[in-house]
Amino acid sequence: MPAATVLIVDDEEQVRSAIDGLVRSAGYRSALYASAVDLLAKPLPAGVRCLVTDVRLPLVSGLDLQRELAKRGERIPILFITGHGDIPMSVRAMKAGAIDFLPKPFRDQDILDAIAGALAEDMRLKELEEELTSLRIRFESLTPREREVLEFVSRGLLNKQIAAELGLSEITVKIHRGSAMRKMEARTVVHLIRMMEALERGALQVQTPV
Amino acid sequence: MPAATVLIVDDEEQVRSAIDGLVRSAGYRSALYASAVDLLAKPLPAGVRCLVTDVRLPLVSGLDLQRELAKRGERIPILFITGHGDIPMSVRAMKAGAIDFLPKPFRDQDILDAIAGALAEDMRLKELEEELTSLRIRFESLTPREREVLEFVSRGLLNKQIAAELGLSEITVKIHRGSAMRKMEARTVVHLIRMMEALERGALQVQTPV
DNA sequence: TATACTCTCGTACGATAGGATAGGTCGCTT
DNA sequence: AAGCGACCTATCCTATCGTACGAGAGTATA
Repeated sequence: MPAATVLIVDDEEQVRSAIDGLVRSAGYRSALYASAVDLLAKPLPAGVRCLVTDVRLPLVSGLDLQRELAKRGERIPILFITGHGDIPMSVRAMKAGAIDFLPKPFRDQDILDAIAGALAEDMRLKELEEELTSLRIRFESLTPREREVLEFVSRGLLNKQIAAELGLSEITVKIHRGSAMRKMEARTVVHLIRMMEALERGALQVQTPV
Repeated sequence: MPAATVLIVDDEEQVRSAIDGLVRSAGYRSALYASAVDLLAKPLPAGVRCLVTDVRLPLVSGLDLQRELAKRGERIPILFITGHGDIPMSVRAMKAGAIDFLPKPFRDQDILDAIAGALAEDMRLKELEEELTSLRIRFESLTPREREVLEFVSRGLLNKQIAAELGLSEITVKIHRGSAMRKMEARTVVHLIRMMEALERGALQVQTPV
């Protein structure tokens, strides 16, 4: 497993290299960006990661960056730092899901603690996402009919009822249900229900951009 | 349904009455407290409600109050206002689940919007809580054995397996299972699973005090 | 054209679920 | 002592589930 990566966005070279040194000394890898645009230009590094950014940046602010990443579906824990921030700014960032918001000057340990927390959070969510992705892949492999049948199954309908609902014979429903269970690798109905709930919840748990 | 109540905590009489007037003009009921201790001394008003408090209070601060309410299991949306707050303070409050954090001076509309949001949130959570309470009451009405059996059922075990697990005959398991389903008012296994999941999740979704 | 996939339906069989009915033990309360 | 609730077990019966085996029809693709 590669080391965790800390993405650092700041328009001041001094700040970047200072945090860079701090982060490297803590054993993390780092990726430096002079602006939000730079960061958005290319795909983010893979693996466990978090983002440290100044709120006040030229052109595209840290908050704009947060919103843009959310819009792109890039889930990444964000840690804001700022020299001239105010309370409404911090509240807005936190509401949008920021991990922390540190006003300068801060102690080295403060930001390292926050980074450690952010990375731990990212790892936790990554595990959940992997689970969910695995589920989604399996769900995608279902035929439309199989998906339809599963929807009814997860609502607690009997095969007979599903058959009536879809205008099919009960046997056909059983067939679809059986092959769907195999494709989803669900041993029992209970297992299946949990999967379906995870799929539904996962789709809704997207971070709301503010 | 009685009107929503806004609890107002501030040590300055002027501030209290100002917000009180604002809140009343918006059609809400209000409850005024000169200190956090005052509020904690008696049970909170029932119904839909939210709390507006200054962060900086003598003896027990707004953040202390937030923590104390969480510790007591009193879930209530909190809206902080402050004249001399700083960013770390606001971040801490938001991390602990505050709805908003408004620095003075603020426009009347700002706080009214925040209050409306807080009350809407409280109403939403109250509905979920009612559902959960209803579930809990039914679950409490189960005998220990019935609860045990349901635990296994919700893990996807067959009656036969549950019987082996508990050292019972399969028939006995069926009996317990049946009466448990009746008491829980679950028509199908799927319905039951959803209930059990809600119970487990509900117990874990407590707001983490910071 | 041939192959593959999907959807459909049937019969048959074994396993499971769930209820009705009937019986018994144990411990606590009235 | 009697009653009650929790707990345990059994047999009988029915509905449902799950699968195996068999088979036809439509559609897309190589």
